[in-house]
Amino acid sequence: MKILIIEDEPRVASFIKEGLEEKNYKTEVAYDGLSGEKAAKEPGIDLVILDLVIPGKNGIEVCKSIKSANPDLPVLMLTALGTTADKVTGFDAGADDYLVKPFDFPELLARIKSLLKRKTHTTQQPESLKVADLELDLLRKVAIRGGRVIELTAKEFSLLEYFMRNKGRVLSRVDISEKVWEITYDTGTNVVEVYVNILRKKIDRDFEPKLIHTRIGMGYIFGDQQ
Amino acid sequence: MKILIIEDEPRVASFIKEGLEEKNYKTEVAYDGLSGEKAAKEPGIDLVILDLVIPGKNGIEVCKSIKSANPDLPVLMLTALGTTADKVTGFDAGADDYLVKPFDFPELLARIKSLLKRKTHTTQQPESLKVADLELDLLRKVAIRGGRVIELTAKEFSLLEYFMRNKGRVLSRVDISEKVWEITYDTGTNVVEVYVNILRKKIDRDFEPKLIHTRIGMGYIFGDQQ
DNA sequence: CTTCAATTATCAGAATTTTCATGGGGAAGG
DNA sequence: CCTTCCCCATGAAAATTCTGATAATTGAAG
Repeated sequence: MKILIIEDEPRVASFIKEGLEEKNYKTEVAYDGLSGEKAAKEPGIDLVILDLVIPGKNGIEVCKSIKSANPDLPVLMLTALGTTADKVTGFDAGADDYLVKPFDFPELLARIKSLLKRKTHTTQQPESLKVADLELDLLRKVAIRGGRVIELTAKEFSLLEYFMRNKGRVLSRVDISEKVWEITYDTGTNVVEVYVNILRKKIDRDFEPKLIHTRIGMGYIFGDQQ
Repeated sequence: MKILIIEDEPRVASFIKEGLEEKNYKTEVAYDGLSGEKAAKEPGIDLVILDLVIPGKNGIEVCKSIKSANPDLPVLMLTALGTTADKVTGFDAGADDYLVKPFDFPELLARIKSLLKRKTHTTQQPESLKVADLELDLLRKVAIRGGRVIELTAKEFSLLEYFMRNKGRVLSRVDISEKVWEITYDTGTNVVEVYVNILRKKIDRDFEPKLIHTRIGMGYIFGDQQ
């Protein structure tokens, strides 16, 4: 779990940073609004701790920007201003929680845990995806099945990830080519079939149960049932 | 949106209740732990405001019980105890947020909005159609009746979906062939009859009540009555 | 109550569509 | 220059969809 801290006061920033790293969270620090906003849009960030008063760009603005780009990324607002009006403004900007300085570190930690728990519980963005006995390592970009590591090319990985994130529902060729190839599907190509075929050889050929199923006239469905 | 308030102090309870109702939330109040726990398990509750100190059963216990029965139901803890230790305990019990008395109503409202927004954002409605004991899973593209999964081809699915979306009204062959086959009905074909026949074998043959009914000279009507 | 025409149900293949599997050419990157 | 990856093209195989013929049912008239 990686947490981005957007805070201009070095003492506060390092206080949080060290406390979190002691609890085995990865951290990243940004000292102003613009660089923080940019950092928040990088992949791999699981939560943002955002000070309301920072140089460069207002914390409220940064929060709105983060939330419009990625609504599922939890933002915990942090500020010395403790009046109700400020809190309401913070929530309206999309913040998921609000903490007033000075605060005790255990409370910060508890609120972070709550936000992350909710996140993994609802929008599950783990480091790997699992379906039946197949695991897709999102960091190493490889698949693992039956104890064997299966290397994947970029397109193969992308297709398998799309399948696994949408297990249990029929995906049409149009869906697949739009999401994985970002093309408008025209009947003149059969890339989807070719790559499904390649994936089958890699992850289904030597294993049971089969995970990629054809639904003729509809598309494909991924999963261990049926 | 309906909010359950578990709070023993009548003044606080009615203060929250009236404030929320002014904002067009429906409310329900329970004055002790046991009745609150029971009320939280009724369907229709979207959020619980839970006082930590209540008679009958400890707030922490009630919270754990609610969360084990329905992890997606947001719980906002409310208490006069403002120490960090208490907050951590509350979060550990599964509370999604924590507010210390005395509080300003706008802040409570802001926190409630935040929790509800998250809920509606994540809990997506399952896409399926139901008529009598027949269910059509629009994601998996299969029918389910009497606990049995019934596989369908593309045309069969399309026809059944059209029937189910228009249950209780007579559909002529012209309607059906235009919507399902996207052809202008000419009397030289009997595809509709053929496919109705196939569907009947799959979803009606082994079950009661019958759902596909012929209206001679008019077309077909779908539903459990007549 | 029977007969008859119109309508609907059923069935077996034929026709069509859809999918699988494979080889090869071109582009990208070391 | 060589390897890897991506996509197109092709034909075979499989499944679905449709046709056309025949059987069954319905409703009305005799």
